[in-house]
Amino acid sequence: MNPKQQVEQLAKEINSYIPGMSIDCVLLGYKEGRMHVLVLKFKNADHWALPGGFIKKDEDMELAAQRVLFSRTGVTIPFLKQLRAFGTVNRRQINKFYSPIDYLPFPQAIKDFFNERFISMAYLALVNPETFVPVPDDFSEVCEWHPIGEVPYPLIYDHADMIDYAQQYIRQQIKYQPMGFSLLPERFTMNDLRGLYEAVLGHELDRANFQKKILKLEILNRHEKQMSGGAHKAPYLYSFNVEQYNKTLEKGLGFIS
Amino acid sequence: MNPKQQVEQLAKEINSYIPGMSIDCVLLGYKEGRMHVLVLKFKNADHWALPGGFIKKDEDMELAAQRVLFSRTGVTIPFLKQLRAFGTVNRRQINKFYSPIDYLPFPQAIKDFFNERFISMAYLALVNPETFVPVPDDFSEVCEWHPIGEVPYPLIYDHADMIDYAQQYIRQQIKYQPMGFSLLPERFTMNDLRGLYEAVLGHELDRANFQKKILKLEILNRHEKQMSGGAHKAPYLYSFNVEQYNKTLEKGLGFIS
DNA sequence: CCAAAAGTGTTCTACCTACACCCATGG
DNA sequence: CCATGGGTGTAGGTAGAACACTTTTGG
Repeated sequence: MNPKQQVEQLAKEINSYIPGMSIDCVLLGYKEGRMHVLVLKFKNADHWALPGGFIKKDEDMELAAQRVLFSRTGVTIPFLKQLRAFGTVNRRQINKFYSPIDYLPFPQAIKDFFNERFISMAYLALVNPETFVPVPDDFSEVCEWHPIGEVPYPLIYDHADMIDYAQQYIRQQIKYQPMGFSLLPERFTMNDLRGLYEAVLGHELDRANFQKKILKLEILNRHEKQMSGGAHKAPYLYSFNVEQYNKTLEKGLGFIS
Repeated sequence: MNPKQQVEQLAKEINSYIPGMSIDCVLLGYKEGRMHVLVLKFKNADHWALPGGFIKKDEDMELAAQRVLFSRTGVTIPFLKQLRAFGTVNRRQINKFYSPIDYLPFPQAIKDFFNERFISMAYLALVNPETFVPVPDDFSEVCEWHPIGEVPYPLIYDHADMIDYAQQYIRQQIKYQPMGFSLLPERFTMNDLRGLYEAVLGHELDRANFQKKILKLEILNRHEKQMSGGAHKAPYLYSFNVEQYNKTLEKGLGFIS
């Protein structure tokens, strides 16, 4: 599609969306020992943004978030949670993005839609970055992972706040929810898992005690040893056992401090 | 205001609200040893609802929730938190409320506004019920407290889900946040506080251990004994110490199971 | 002086932390 | 055979659960 066709397409679609309400997704992945967040860079502008979109009038809000993420990743994300709505009046005045809307001959209907005051629902999604190659949307030229502590500047509007909120959220919740398993490959070593917890919590964990605590939860399958290339004892591989997890969930999970 | 004036007033106001988005408040109070929720009964209909409203186009979402609550209670609620958005397409088909909109000669603008698909942001508010007398809104004839486990039937739409969600939320959060102090009078006995925790958690707590745990948090001021009428040792009165709480918050609160 | 409720102390247990020890592997 | 990293064991400390004991008050 050329830009003109895109605009026509958008003009057609714009009326099928709920006005004044958007969705932004904090998609987090674990890569190279650190937490990363997926961000987009706009065409012809040094502004970055979270993947976002709008809600169709006949579409569940949850599905809208899935659709937004699918169009950037090509995969359906199992771990998807509402974070919170960002609803101050001036939130789009902060780090304002001068979008193509402002200076290109878009139809008035589109300009009106975008210039309304917007409340945005922030979603958190967790994923293993190796499972797909991110693709930019029509307005972006780059779509890539950045370490969560080193996001590019400026992020439009209050998107940096959303990322901060997401980081706070997973830091609290990883103690009670098995988030780790959404971020790792199906099979992983105890070292991988501990590295992830350390990355999320921001501090080191005792190797021996971590292992014991995790194993006591009884939500892992232990598989045969991998034959590693290292000159040392090869570690076990583990995978997440969903049925066991659902059983033990009732008793309540312990937690990792 | 007579009904006709109300309608005219509403017609004027309707355009100042964000369409397609509403706010519903789960206002909880602690009364007679049990948690209660504030609900409204519509005029000429056996339907109940949470206090709700809409967001003005130039109003922060948070303030809209405060405004809704203020108009029912006459007080500003210090404890107010977003719960989550309820955003399925069919949420207003469940326990549908046949409102006056449906059968009275309202202006078309109002009917259109109400008949749109709505996403609702649910808020949680905690309050001591003794601090005000609830007042119904223009469409309601009753506004009163009901025990949270015995809400009247039917609640419109998904309002029962909102209450359930709120109950789950406070059950988890009371372990980490000092919610109790929003629900009690300024001065209270340890018995009062424990009764509240038992009401929220749904099970009894050991008297001696509860006292020690709470006191160890060092967020209470102990005052002189009240002279009770009982034939027994008079209990201390306590009050919540906000400054101490903010200090100890950094270390992280312990929790009450 | 007694009953009732409030406040405090004691014991037992479970778990968490820190660290030591042993094991497997490849060079 | 040894350096490296993985797996497990152990001692000490801390905190929670259960329950006993003491204190205060009005009748």
